[in-house]
Amino acid sequence: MTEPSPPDPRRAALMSAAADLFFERGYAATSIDAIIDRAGGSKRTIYALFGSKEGLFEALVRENTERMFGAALFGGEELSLEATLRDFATHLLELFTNERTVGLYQVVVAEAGRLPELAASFYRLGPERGRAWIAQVLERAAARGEILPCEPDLAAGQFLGLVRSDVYYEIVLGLRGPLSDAEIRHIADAAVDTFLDGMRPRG
Amino acid sequence: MTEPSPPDPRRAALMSAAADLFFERGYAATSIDAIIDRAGGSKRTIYALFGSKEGLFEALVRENTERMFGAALFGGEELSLEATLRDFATHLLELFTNERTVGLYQVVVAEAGRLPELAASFYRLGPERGRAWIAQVLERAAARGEILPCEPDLAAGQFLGLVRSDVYYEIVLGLRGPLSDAEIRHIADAAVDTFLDGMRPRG
DNA sequence: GAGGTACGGTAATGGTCGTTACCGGATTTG
DNA sequence: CAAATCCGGTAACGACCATTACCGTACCTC
Repeated sequence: MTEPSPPDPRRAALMSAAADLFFERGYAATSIDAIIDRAGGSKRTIYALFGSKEGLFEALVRENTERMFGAALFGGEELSLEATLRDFATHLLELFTNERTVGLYQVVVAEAGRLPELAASFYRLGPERGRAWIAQVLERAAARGEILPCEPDLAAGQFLGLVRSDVYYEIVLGLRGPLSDAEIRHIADAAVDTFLDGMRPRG
Repeated sequence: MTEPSPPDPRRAALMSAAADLFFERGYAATSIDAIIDRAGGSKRTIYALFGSKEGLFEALVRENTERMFGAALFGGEELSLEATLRDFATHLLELFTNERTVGLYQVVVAEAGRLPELAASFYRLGPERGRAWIAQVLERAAARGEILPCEPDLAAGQFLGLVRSDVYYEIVLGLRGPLSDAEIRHIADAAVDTFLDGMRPRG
């Protein structure tokens, strides 16, 4: 799909400018002229490299998804279950609440109706990898008896939701800025505690 | 804010057509002409009633948010904690995975950058009411010793995330259609079980 | 050093769309 | 019944914008 193209500075500048604008203002509100004003170069270059505005947008989404989510987040060697979950929750929150990642998600949601395959490939290249990994982690933990038997995929989805909690919902709506490290740690720890032990008093 | 206007069939027809189009195709991709084609009437009526395309959009979002989320979902008299949570989870999933609600959310997210106050009022009039109610329920349960002491707001956010889990994320991206009643029950029950007791074996 | 190619800048084209103006008929009002 | 108001339909206006064409220059090749 992506040829191992030699690094092209014009292409990189376009991508960077396009990311700034598309992620901040959305697809429709971003004009080709605005991208050129920011990146320099000329429109011919965009059409030579990407064919159309939509082509640029799709390339942008795909490459950013891979770059953001590909960063070796998922699948390190396993520590204890609890430590693994804590690690994952922290990294997940860092990633998901990052301004760029939020912008990417917002614009993919906004265009999901018009470009369903793009939304699907975003999910597959991005969030689904984390989900699949956690499902595996949980499945192995269940086999070892460290957690109750469960449907690993359902449980993984629960854990993701628990970590994102309502904070992510607010962030996506633009109601909260990015989280501090302390907030991230607090939410991640609370999520792992609840996921493993629940809120009901033991014993 | 909203005068108790007498029911105006032209206004209602416009609202309904606008909802179909805005929620399905988004703000920019919906033209005034398309709304008129579907609703009948003339553009003059839109500009007389709403002033502009954006005015129509804002009225649409506000009224639909109130209508969808106002439906006495939150705050019924309390059963047992567990039954209350199960009820709430089921209703929340029914509401959030409903096609209309998803469309509303998508378009609010898409325009959140351009219309931040609209996104804020959507959250306040809608999801926040459920969150505040659950926080109260949890606070009382903690006072009774039925659950561990907790920060009620944090715990409420966790519960919401746990119920939405990853399924909602997928639905918002358009990757899944609405859920069947059986799926809703399954996910809601699993969420309550995990929230109360966690995944770790007891004893 | 000559010829050609690549590229940035700018203008032109064609279409869409929000908004406003105009027209004719229907309905209401005195 | 006459006058005025309302409203649907259509056209006009102006702006924006994706896309393409054109032009001049700089660099690269031979």
